[in-house]
Amino acid sequence: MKRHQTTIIDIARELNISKSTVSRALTGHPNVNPETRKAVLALADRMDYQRNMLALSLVTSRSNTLGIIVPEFLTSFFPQIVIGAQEVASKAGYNVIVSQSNESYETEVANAKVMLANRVDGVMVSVSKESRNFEHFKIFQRKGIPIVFFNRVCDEMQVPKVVVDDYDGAFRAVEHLIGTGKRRIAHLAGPDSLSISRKRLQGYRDALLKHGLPIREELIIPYDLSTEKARIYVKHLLDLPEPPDALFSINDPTAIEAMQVIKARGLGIPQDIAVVGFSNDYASALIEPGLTTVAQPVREMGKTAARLLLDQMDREVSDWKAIIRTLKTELIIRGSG
Amino acid sequence: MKRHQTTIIDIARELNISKSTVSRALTGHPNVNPETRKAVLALADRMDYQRNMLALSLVTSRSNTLGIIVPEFLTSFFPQIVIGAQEVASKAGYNVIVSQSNESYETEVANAKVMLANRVDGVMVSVSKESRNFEHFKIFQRKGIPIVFFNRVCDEMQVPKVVVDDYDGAFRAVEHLIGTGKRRIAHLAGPDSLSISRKRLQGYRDALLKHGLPIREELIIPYDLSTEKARIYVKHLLDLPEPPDALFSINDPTAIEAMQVIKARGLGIPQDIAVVGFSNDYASALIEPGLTTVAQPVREMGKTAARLLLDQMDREVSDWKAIIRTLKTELIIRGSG
DNA sequence: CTGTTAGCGCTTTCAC
DNA sequence: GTGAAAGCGCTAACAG
Repeated sequence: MKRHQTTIIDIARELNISKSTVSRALTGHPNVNPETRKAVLALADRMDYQRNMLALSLVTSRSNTLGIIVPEFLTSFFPQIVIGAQEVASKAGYNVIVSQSNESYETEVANAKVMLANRVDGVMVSVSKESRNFEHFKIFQRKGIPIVFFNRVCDEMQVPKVVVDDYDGAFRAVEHLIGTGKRRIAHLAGPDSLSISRKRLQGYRDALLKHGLPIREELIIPYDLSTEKARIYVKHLLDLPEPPDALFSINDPTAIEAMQVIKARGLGIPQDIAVVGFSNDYASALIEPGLTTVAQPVREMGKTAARLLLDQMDREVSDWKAIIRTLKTELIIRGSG
Repeated sequence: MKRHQTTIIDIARELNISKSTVSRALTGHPNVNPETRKAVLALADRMDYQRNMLALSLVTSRSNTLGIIVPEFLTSFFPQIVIGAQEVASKAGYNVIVSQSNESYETEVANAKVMLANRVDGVMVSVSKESRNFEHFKIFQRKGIPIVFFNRVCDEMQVPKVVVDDYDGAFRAVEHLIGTGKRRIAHLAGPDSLSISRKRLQGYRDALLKHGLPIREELIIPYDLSTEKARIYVKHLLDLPEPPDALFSINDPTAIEAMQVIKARGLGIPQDIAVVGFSNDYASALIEPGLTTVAQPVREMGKTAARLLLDQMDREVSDWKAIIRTLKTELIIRGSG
């Protein structure tokens, strides 16, 4: 079958008028005879007419589409970001196209190309844990397509960013642990390539420092954010001659994984080992004991990033400000620490 | 700034050749002088050239894009569907555009229009819990654009569908509860508009029937899938003069919610009340006790739906088969029932 | 092997 | 108030 979609030409022919008039009627142009407009609208509806955005984009050279590039889709974090961003975007008349890189640098590069090829009007991204080269994102900058980073940002690019106060969140989390009497606090840290890793680590260090506790390098374990590795390192920590009495994890999934390991060993949480996470994932309130964690305003972050993007879009490139919006975290104290 | 993206014309001009030649070189057409091709490719790279898919789509009248319409993005279910679908799609050279309706019929209609306007080559959908009218999806059928439903399907449309064996899953779940000695088994059911609700309910009924247990209508509670309502109804069940000794929930989030309520009452799970869910969400293995649940092959479902879509795409409309692919579920027995 | 031409569906001057 | 014509970036015959 010929998959012919109805076009303004079909409508024009049917009504014996020109396609320009149809176009004007459809887009709400003032100079159209009300009669004509009514007829056009009615027929368009009857023929299931849908304006071809691809053609529109071609002539206006704007696609009315925002791109979102995220590293994964397994935790509730990024889907929630998408919800927030979509809300803002659609209110402004924009569509959203999402792609996830599965934490793979290769895929991330491919995704960026797809966004470019589809002529998104702007793109918001959180980088994969593998990414150390950011050429594929600099292309956007060169082309004058607004880009904003959120959560996992790219330090070397001077563009708007949305983050939470990772340093402060970590600092307060660790300070809280110290306040409950913990002294040997371990930290499962993220890969050094991610700035969130570095900032949370710094918060951890400074909290210990402030309270006169020694920083024991053997208790600081950077890993690749995979739950398998997390499991291994937690076991390693427990096997230490002097095991930690608390564990601050860079994220909730790992903290939860750690709790499983600790419970399996028959150790008590938080008496033997307290556990604190970061993000306040959906599952964190459900497990036993509840996970103490640093909550991030996730949906708000998605909204903010989208707004920042829309802001940049109407500006001259030269006006772009490398604004950094820092959202506040909140320490949620539950049973685990 | 003029946001001029480099086009094949720019390249052609620079190289003093025609744009057709550039086009051919870029797309790998055989009839191109190797020298010329090399020059084109090199320059294209240097100029950050990205083929304009919008223009391409316009001429080929295919966008190489699949649409996915889902009702929500809060549980891990739909994001995982997206992961699966994206994997299949991108292997076949297709992009994916996702939109979530937030369980709102209005938004779902709007999303369908967007897909249409963006000329997706096919669309896979799971309907919102509010949807009773499916005109917005029938448009796809009329236009000859492949559509496949998954999970929450539309019964009145003769198109391919991917589901799990809801009836069987529910049946076995309830039979399992009966096997553990439970006799007053309540069912938190979904809205009657969704076929998954009806099928799971039927599985529940038939299991009771088979084992000679009475079907007590007061223990069957259809609700709107919101956790707030779930909470209210669970309390109501517990307050019954003869409360149930087991609860089979249409999904995991509700089952988990129910467990919270039950625990808060100081009742034992599963001794006083056993709980069984449906889906095997991420959190279900983490809570205490672990939730017994009917696992669905989620990612597989996403892949299957995408494959079905690609299949239909090369066919004549008349060839479409209203295939129903039924994937198998697996009862995962944990501590809750 | 390469250039020319037409056209995908739409908006937008520019006339009338 | 309406039509004719140009053009967005690209591919696909059709000639050479």
